[in-house]
Amino acid sequence: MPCAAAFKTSLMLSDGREQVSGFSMAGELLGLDGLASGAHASGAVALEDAEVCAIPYADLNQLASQNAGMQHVVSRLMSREIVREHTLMLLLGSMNADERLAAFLLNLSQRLKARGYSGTEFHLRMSRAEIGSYLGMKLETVSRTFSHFQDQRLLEVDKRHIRIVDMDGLTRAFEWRVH
Amino acid sequence: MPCAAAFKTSLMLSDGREQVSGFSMAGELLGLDGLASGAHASGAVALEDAEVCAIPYADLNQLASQNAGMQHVVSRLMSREIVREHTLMLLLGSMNADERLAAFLLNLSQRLKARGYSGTEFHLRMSRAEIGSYLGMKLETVSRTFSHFQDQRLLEVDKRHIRIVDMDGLTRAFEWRVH
DNA sequence: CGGAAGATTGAGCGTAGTCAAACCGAGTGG
DNA sequence: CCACTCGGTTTGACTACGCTCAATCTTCCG
Repeated sequence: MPCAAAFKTSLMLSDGREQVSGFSMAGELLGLDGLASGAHASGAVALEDAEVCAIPYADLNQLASQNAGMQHVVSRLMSREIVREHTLMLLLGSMNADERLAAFLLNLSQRLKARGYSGTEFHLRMSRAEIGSYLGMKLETVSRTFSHFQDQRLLEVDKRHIRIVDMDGLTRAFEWRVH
Repeated sequence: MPCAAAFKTSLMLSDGREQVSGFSMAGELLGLDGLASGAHASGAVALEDAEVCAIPYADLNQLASQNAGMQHVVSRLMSREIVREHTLMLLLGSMNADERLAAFLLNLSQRLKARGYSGTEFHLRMSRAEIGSYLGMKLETVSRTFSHFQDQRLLEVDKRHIRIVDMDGLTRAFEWRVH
């Protein structure tokens, strides 16, 4: 099955619980948060077999100092990461369960489409619990919301296999839009 | 009155609602998110009279490309912003109302103390609604939670004037879930 | 086969949201 | 000076959304 390599990045709490802070796909950069302190505040776990390309910070730094264009690229990537997290904050701060899951699926759909995969039919690489942690809700609520969308003929769901049958309806489920 | 200049940064939604994404104090840098797209995804509003020092992006870019140290400083600041937002995500994703407000007050206390102000008695420069937006709860809930803390002899609250009378108790309220 | 892990569904409950009323302080104008 | 408005805050009553606990089912695998 064709699939974009997937990682989850998460923040660990001292009692062992984790908060998933993002899911990344092929071509996306991880670990930018480590530049601040030298140590990474978050951890990344592959959700399936994946190829990774590690870039030591020292090398990156070296590269950037020699090349103004490269330095610009790094800035943009980090800045984009900040914007991405703003979206998640909006999601966690002011949306209900339906809107959260709709936003999650539409975002996933867009990113898959941009990479040449189907934007309407795909396989989730993460569990209900991980989705829930990411969206700030419990796994049972995630499951219920999937069923809810299925009842409304917005999706067809079979475990982790998802087919979006009414993209417009799903989009309407979260009509909020950042200016 | 001695006070650290305060800004709020927020994301606007098309229906007029806003999500506050942060409160900044003197010496903190704003607008890093603008580097990605050229346009800023968020807006900043002064909560009181303040002095600002604007740095055109072009200048910053110029400065960084000539000076490796400067470029490093910018990277670190942006990276720290990402870490800061991770904390907020944890807060929005996995804490209840009491824990959220406790975390907010303790954070504020620490930052004020670090700047030479009292860490136990201070004046809030933002409304209940703004605090609520930041913490992902309604203004009534913010107000109720303040009253709740007062009943527990953790705080003394008079409108926007706050005195922390039991710092340990407040810390415990915050770390209860996080351990 | 039996056990483990993930997903679904139901029942009941509790936290925080909604709606509404009252209060308070500051500013304005008759 | 007092009446009035206006924005912000507090509090109450009720509601509802999502959490908790629990049972069932499927899939996978030793």
